[in-house]
Amino acid sequence: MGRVTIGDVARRARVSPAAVSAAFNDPAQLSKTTVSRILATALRLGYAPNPHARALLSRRVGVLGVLFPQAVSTVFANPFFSAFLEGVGEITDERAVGLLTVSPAHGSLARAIAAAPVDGFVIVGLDEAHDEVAPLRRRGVPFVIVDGDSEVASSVNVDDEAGAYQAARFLLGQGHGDVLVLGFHMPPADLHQPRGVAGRRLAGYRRAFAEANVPLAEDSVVRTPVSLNGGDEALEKVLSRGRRPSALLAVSDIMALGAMRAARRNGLRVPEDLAVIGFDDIPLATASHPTLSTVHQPIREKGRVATRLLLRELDDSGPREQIVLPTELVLRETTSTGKAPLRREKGGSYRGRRTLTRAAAG
Amino acid sequence: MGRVTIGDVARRARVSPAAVSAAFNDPAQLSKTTVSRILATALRLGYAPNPHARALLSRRVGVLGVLFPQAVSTVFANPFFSAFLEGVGEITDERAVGLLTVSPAHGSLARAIAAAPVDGFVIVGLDEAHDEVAPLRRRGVPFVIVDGDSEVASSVNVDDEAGAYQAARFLLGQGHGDVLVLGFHMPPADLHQPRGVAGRRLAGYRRAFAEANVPLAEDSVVRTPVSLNGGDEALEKVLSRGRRPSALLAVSDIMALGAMRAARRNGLRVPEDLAVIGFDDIPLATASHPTLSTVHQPIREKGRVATRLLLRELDDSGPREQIVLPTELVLRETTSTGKAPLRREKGGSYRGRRTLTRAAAG
DNA sequence: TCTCTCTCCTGAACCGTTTCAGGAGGCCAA
DNA sequence: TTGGCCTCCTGAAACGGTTCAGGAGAGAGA
Repeated sequence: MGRVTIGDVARRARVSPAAVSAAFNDPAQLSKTTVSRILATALRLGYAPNPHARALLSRRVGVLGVLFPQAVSTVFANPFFSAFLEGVGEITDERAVGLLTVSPAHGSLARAIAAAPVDGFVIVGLDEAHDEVAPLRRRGVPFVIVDGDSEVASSVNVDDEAGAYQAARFLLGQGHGDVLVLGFHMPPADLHQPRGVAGRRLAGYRRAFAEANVPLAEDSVVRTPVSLNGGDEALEKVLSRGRRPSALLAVSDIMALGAMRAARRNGLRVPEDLAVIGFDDIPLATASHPTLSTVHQPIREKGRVATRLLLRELDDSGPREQIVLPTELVLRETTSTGKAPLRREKGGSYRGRRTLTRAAAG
Repeated sequence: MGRVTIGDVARRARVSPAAVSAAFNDPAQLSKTTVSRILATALRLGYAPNPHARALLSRRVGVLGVLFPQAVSTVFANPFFSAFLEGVGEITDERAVGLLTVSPAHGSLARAIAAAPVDGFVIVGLDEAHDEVAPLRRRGVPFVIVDGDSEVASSVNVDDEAGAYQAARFLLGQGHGDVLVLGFHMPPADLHQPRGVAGRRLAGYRRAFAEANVPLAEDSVVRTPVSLNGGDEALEKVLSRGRRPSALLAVSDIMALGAMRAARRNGLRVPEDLAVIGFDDIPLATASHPTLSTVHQPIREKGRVATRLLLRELDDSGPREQIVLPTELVLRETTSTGKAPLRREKGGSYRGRRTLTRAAAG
């Protein structure tokens, strides 16, 4: 026995399938008694409209896809993404739409994209021009780019360069000579690409070093996965080679926290022996001990803004926007040496959520 | 101009739609030249089969739903769920299926369930008999229960009671007289229900107190949301009333970490002034300082097992199972007073992943 | 009584695929 | 030349809803 369909309900309620459909979607066009008879019958039979059939005709499933270029398991291991999804979730909850995480299926992002039953995508960490993203435009699937470049599509970024610059400048201003930089581990092909989050953050650090006339040696930049263990192992390796940096810049908080674990294990006190500045300001940055100095970016806000832009595009209401949110250096305990007073420095330029930077024709 | 459909490709390649379908799904039944002509045409037009249409007929969409009784934004704020989803993601990645988080839509879980374009559900924190869950069985939608009771469906639980018991017993054995318990905040209706994770953990604590002949006063059990702030505020409030517990049992690590933040702010040293034991053993438990003693449960494994059980059910391969995974008290720095040696105690009984506890007919 | 209007409902087309029986044509053996 | 068997392809019927033009019947007004 198959699932109960609209036809079953119609038969039992002695009406046409069209009437059943109407009872659910536009009860006004039916008499009250008929509607209640139909609904009662539907309830009794346990009928629920088939989402696929409904989507086929209406071209709406009520699901938003969040696209990551990494495996799902990697995504959820990263508190940054959790916080981002938290922001996305605030809006999808509000609008009662579903949230589908889309990741490469057996290595193929294209396949995963094609198979995803969604109305549109929030794309994280890929540029609009990326090979997997471009086909979406041709197919007319709406999307919003987060942490990536875009010309036509709406996008949300933060001012990574400025934030990184502030962080490095602060440490150099404290007189640190040997600063270790923990960068994103990435495929060799992308290593020297200046664009993207990784490139922008490193560029910010480099600008500060250049300005301070401090050389940043190639072996002072260690690339490592974005995880506790990534940061832990990276610092462990450096220490095991006998090097004793006095400060550490990490392109992500979770790396920084991992490195602090390694520091502690090796008898280094933070911040006395090793000053640390992370990036992102994940919720944990205030829960760690010592609390983590970091470059704040509005992660949840980013998720909210991106999702609102996508929904707006789905509704054809409002223009596309390229938005850049601000970053801000937040000094906490991992940089307080007693000498330097706690302070906050504005990093990025806030062009504002409502600021239309470049609008594109639909 | 609408999206490009199978008909467009067929026309341009001078074949029938059926041939295009075959080219994608069963190329063997077509000649090589025809297949390559069709695929080339499809590529040129940017054709991708419509997931809804495909799902309608094949009754498979390639998406698994993970159902939470809480808002999406709440879910992602909780590292426990992140770790669980990490486990789920390992399997869905492997099998190239999508992952849809399903949460109450405008307060109605039933509506969210009905609208979700998925092949089956992993249901977290709800019993099989729950009003929103029961209809799924009638509709023939496969599901697996996690952290909830089930008679017929497959389920995955951990031995909460035993883990909680071990934790409380350890603290009482250390001679702590004033132990504060941080429990789950929940709707009043569920408050005294003995079942469910919350009930089982509290029951474990209570058993240890009873055994040690130490009374557990009603105002020693504070119910608070599962979050850093929840734990922080709960302890803050207790301290502000002038009470100075010497030990703290939290039903979740994230609460425990929040409480430690409050303790530090109030000048209490952990573990010297306040011993702390959490629950779950989230990844952060080893990254906090001091590192968190806690009741370990295999969170990722739980996600993996549940997902495998669901996929197995979708494939009609293998029986249903009710699985209980073990818990284990893990002592780290938040309980080490110097007097007590570090040690590990087995908590739950491991009935094993492959152990068939109760099998139910399909 | 006839016509008009309004309410309530139905029939049929359609959304974009997949599936499957079967047709067209070529080739080979008898 | 006929029959049979392949290979390669097509036509049409699903899948389970929604939509929309229009029909039936009741009531009102002339």
